[in-house]
Amino acid sequence: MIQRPSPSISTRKQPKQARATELVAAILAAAAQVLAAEGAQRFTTTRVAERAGVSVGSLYQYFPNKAALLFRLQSDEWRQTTELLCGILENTGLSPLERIRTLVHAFIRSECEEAAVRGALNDAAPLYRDAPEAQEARATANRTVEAFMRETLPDAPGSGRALAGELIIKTLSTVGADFSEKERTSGEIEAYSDALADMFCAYLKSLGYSG
Amino acid sequence: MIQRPSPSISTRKQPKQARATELVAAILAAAAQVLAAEGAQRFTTTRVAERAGVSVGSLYQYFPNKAALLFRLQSDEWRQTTELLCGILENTGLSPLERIRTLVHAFIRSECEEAAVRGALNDAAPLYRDAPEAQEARATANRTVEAFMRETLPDAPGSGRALAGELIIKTLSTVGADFSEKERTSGEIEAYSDALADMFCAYLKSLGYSG
DNA sequence: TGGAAACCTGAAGGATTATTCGTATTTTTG
DNA sequence: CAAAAATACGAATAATCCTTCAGGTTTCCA
Repeated sequence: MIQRPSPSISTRKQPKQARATELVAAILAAAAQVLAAEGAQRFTTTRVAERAGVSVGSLYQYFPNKAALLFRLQSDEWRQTTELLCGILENTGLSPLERIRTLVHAFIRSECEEAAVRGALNDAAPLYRDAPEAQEARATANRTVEAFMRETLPDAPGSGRALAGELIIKTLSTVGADFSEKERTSGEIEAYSDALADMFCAYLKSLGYSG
Repeated sequence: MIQRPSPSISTRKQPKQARATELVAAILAAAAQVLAAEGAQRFTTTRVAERAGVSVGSLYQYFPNKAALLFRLQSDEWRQTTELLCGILENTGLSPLERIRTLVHAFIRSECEEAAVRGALNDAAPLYRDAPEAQEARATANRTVEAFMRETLPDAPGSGRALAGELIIKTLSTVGADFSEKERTSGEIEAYSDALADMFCAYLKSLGYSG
């Protein structure tokens, strides 16, 4: 405990930390597969462990319960999506309306990838939605939106601007989730994204934004 | 079997048919209560029967299984909503855009009533969504929308018009469902409905409708 | 190398639930 | 009124699932 020797390269099978993260990754991958293949209804810890090639007990060493596993999956998706959208919003080379259009297309495309996992995750939402972290995630998302709207509609009064931003982002996420529930061709995706972007842009213009 | 005696008024407790419909009504009411009070997760046939004051066995005499009970609840709500919206759409005293605005307000208000039941019903959707009747219900709804859009945007090409109609109706229903998940003040409801209607009207105008 | 710590295992416990079916009760019929 | 038919009852069935834990295995460190 007192002396910490220089960390020599272990000749044994696996270094400790690496194995742990590897296992977590395997479990998460298996969880996504089970979700996609069997649906939220048949998503069980046993099935996930089986698919990951570990025992249920091991699963419970890394996740306190089933809900935590599901929330982790959802959380990772949220992070991924947030990064995607923030990257677009921060691209000052495009006008705000152009950015919105780009953002809509990127988001819808993203929703349609792994649609099965996302849909099942949605079905399972009741199991993790009351977790304390969920509200923080929402708050973060809202702050991002409000910041963007402040830039897009600098003259609108705060309340109207916030409402418009909330409405647009809610529309995008809920309609996107619904749209991706069926399998879609890339043509359908483009057409739908364009229509959504048209609607948002028309709305923003009607609110006084002229760009 | 051959001779059917004149149906004299039974002096016994209840006429046969009336009792059946009464029981079904009691079960449906109890189901809604359980859904609202306990959530989709704890919605069980036993609890519903208990609350309705009948035995589980009786419940299974009127509904083949749990999913059928849930679908019946959802189906009744759909019918109710459809009637509400059709009544508004057919009111030729208002211009199409005014009708849309009225419709949005009515729909959001309606969604916010019994929000607990609707939310739980949504959570339980995986259990009944694959029922054969669900697709027919959707098809009917789409036909109504397409008819209205044909009137609102007589000049737009068919595909664009259909897409716009689909988008508006999907937005209304998904965003409305999300909005009603929290408890709302009537002020919030009005503001949100107005914003939604503004967005739809701006979109329709940008598509060439000038009303 | 040897013992301790960390990790893995998977059978079993403890709960919950949808649905059935033999019996009891009520209603109808003759 | 009595037998038959319909209905109601609810304990038992069969299935599923989350989670734990006693014991075996691997890794670590001196």
